Amino acid sequence: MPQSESREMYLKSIYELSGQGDLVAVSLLAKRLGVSPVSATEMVKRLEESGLITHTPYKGVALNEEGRQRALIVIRRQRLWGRFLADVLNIPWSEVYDLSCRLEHATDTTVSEALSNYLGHPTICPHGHPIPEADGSVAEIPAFPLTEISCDVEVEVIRIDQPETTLCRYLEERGILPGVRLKIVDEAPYNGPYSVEIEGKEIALGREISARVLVNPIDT
Amino acid sequence: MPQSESREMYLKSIYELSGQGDLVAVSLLAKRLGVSPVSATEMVKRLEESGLITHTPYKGVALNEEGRQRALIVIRRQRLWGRFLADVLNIPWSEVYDLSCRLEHATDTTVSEALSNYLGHPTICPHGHPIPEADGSVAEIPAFPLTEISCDVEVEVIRIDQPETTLCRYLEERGILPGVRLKIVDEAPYNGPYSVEIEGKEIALGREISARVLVNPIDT
DNA sequence: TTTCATTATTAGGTTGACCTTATCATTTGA
DNA sequence: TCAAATGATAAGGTCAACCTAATAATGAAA
Repeated sequence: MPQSESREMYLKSIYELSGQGDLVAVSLLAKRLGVSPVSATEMVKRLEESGLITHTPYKGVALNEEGRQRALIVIRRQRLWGRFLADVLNIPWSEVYDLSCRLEHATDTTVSEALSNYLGHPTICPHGHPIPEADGSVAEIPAFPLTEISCDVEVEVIRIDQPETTLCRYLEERGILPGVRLKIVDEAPYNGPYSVEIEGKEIALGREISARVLVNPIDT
Repeated sequence: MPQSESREMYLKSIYELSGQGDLVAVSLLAKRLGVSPVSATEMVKRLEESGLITHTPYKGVALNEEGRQRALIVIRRQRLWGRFLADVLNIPWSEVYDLSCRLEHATDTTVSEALSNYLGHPTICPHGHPIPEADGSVAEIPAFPLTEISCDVEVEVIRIDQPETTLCRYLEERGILPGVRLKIVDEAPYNGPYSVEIEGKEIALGREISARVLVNPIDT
């Protein structure tokens, strides 16, 4: 059964939004995909009819096993392309995600497996996300949104959530990439920005952005 | 103006079918794309409204300058991907065309130029077709269908016309690839197959297939 | 020149993926 | 507990790209 590009995007988004298997609100899905809630509901119905997801009204949707496998295949392809674009074609880090998102739908198993092989079977994408294995297993790396970290705790950037170009251009300019170390030194009141110390410099970082920077405290 | 995948396929097909600028019959276009003549006519109308082609009723369609440029961009992308799949990922020669045809529509200039650069700006694709330059120029290599060659003339295979997987699998098995030398040794009557001598072996090759093997006599 | 095959056009239909507007159902929090 | 916010459903519409069936126009060849 070939998935349309649209269906693939829904499956991928549900996976990405569901964290450790929570239900995903249809409205959230709609927002992520930039469609109206009604459209998302329609598609949810279709995907449910195809046996890929389950929809619990007023609660949300969840992938079932088949849907999860399909989502992981799409994600694997995107992240492999991400590595290729970044490492082989030297395309700027901030643009990789959006570009790989287009390629993922035009790729079949022959190509993605040859690509993985060529790249030496990488395990994480340029934005710090694990690349699912061909057999559908994933090693999720635990990490916390920067918003959940206290002042003066030194952390390492693990990954960027939903690393689309606009966000990444901003982060790239400020040197916030996976592997980098930083520390919140001050927290403005009324949901104001954080002051973050990175590579000796101090920068301001808004809450919304900080929530998409996933980090882990450094154990010394 | 972003072209849909479908529009890109029409432009590409018109280019490929028009040889040295002949008009392309809408019915031929429909056959190539596997759609009904009515559907092809509809799309032709739309493309004409967009100012990409001109349609002379009862004669055929032709790309205008803008349409030609767009077609060449698509073809460039496909052939670059073709080289990548064949040379870098080592995907079987016969499968390259169909796979690259999917990737071509998911590629923007950033990626295609980085790819060309990475590949060292190749000038021909794995099936022997020239890769149009980024500026829209093409060096068409003259060649003749094998059907137009007389018996006992030694020729070199230059390229395969419309090298989709089914055809290429057949040719690959028989060693008929660009660069290979062969000779028609016998021609069965009533449009029967040719007997072709290749690498010491003799094989039978039907007319329809032979018409898609483009060759040049070897001048000794 | 007339007939026949090809080509074009018209009408009407389908499907997927969207949309808005409106109404109905449920959950949640004040 | 009850009203407001959120979520679901229904009705009706758009658009691109396809389809079939039927009819009209043209060109090529006998």
